[in-house]
Amino acid sequence: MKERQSWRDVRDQIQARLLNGTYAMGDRLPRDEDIAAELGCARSTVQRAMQDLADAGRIDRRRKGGTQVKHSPVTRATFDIPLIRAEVEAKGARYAYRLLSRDLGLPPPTVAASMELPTTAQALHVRALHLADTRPYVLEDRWINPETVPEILSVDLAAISANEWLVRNRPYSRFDLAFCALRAGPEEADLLQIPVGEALFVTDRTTWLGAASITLVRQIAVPGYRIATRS
Amino acid sequence: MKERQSWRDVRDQIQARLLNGTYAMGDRLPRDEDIAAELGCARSTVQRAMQDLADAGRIDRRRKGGTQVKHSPVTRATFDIPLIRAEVEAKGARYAYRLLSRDLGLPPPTVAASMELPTTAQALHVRALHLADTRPYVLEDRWINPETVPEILSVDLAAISANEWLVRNRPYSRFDLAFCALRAGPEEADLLQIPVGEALFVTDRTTWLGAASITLVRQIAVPGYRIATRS
DNA sequence: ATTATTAATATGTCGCTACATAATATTGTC
DNA sequence: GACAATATTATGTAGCGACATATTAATAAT
Repeated sequence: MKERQSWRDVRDQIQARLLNGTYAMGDRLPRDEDIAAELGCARSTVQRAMQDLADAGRIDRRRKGGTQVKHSPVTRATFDIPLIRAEVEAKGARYAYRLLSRDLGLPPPTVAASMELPTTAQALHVRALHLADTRPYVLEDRWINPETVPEILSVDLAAISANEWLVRNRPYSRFDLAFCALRAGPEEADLLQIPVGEALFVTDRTTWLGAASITLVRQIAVPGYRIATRS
Repeated sequence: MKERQSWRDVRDQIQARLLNGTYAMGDRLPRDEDIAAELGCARSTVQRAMQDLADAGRIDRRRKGGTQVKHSPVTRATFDIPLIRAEVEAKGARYAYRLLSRDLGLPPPTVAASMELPTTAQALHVRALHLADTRPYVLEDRWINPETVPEILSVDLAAISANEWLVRNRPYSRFDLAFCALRAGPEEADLLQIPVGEALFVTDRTTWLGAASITLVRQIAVPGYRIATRS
């Protein structure tokens, strides 16, 4: 028998009880101190285990309120989304980047709203293509807030993708991300060299530095693109 | 001036240094003990802060090896994917479920492989439609491993969706999840009541209980479906 | 019976000690 | 110089005490 219970041992035992119905949805769990006594470990060990389960979305924790099994279960999935260049190179393909257009102008109202820009504020509009072994891979449509990154105005975006420059020079503190599907119209079809009407996987991402938006980008991947949870 | 630094204070200071380039990609950070001395707190406080940054994918931690800023930055995004019923009801719509078909049979080789089933093993094949305000919302195609959940064979899947039954009666210990886009063929178009050729958002999920697969499901959402990170 | 106030409580956190362990550096041997 | 063995080290962890705090329960006042 083990000398001491590790926090992972404790977590696994709690999880087993969640799985076998000992603790059912909505149930209140025993106090940390009681679980510690039962399992023969310290309260801090139980707390570390519970932190992990809470981070995984299985339980809710409240001071004085105690621990409760979540009522409405969700699947909490984590994705690691790499730089497109890293993704392409990880496939064993050669990465290339092509700037399609770059101009300073008023973003559409929906973009301005998402980036929390004043309606009169200009942003840098950059459209580009990422290629894998000379074939189009991801088409990107991006708006960059020059208030947050004024230096971007003097970057040669023909030589380096905006994303790579931003990651290197102006990392974000938080981001919003969404996925959806898009039917390829004539423009997407032309740029990605695919038939009109194909189903395309879309990633919309807005990054922030504190309360200020940095960039809003829509990335449209070629047909067949697939993103999976990290394992 | 604050009496004591909290672990969140410490984390925010480290993150600020990650953002402003004090600690650049690939850099090795000072030892936890040195950071603790500098910031006037305990080593365990620094460790708690670092745990958070590591969980967020910003740094790599190794015993003796020290702490390093990740070389290849990724966007680590977490999604909470609710039960379809909860999602529909959260939209203020009325949820309904319709069983389309149910039979026990040999799954296709790709499904058997993904579920790590022997090639001769049968699985329960269930196809169903989830509706929002009587309109099709999500079409699902599911295989269930009767070895892992023999009880499923006696469940009336016309009355309750397989997913809801499984979540209630046989929760999983881990899962694999992937997203992609699909062009609507005649079957999807017919069942979802949309034109052929629409772009559809697809969620593929396999759940596991230990080493045994529970279910593999493909969920195809109506055009316009969008999933976003939790905020 | 209702509302306000106060008390109690279960989790959250900080710091500390001691020990564990994975990884790296140094030393010894051939 | 290469390899093995050993030492060192920076992070990881268990436990403990003390205190903080958000929440719930009990009590007091009306």
